[in-house]
Amino acid sequence: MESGVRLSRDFYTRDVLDVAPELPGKNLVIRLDDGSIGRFRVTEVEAYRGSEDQACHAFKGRTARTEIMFHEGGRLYIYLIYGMYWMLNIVTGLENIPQAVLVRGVEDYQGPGKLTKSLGIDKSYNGEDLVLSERMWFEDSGLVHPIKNGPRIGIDYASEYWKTRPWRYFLSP
DNA sequence: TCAGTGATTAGG
DNA sequence: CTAATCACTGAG
Repeated sequence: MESGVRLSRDFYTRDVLDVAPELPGKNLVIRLDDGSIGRFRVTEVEAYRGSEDQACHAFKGRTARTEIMFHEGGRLYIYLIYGMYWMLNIVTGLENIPQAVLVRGVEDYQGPGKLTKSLGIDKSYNGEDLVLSERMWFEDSGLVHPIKNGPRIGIDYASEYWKTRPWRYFLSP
């Protein structure tokens, strides 16, 4: 896969609803265990928006786990779910406004738990700065990809309103 | 359909 | 300290 231009701070510090729809089609770039650089086209993401969004972890306030979401955009938020799967999230927005984008799939690895397991992404990436990191970042491929959107997955605990926000964005097949 | 698996969190 | 919860996955 061809390389592109690394996304800068300005890309991430916008509102999550502006950032998330632009992520499908961008490349996730990561230094793999064998030292090689892997490039994977992002295929599916979800937006989690601030302290009002019942489905957002920061809904319950600032805790040790959600602290990074309150940071300025461009960092990674990594957490373990069901004791087995690391979830890869990109913090967006301005400082003190907790937002993040869950990366649910990249080309070749569909599913938020499967992609982190396949690429070796774990807790050590929590807080990683995507603007400065030498082992992981995102880049603009220069290509334009049509996307579609729909409701988020796995948030049955939220009210009907928040459950139905169409904040999942994916490449149009 | 349903169990696995352990960090995180609120509550006593 | 305890116990409930969980932005998931794969086996049956």
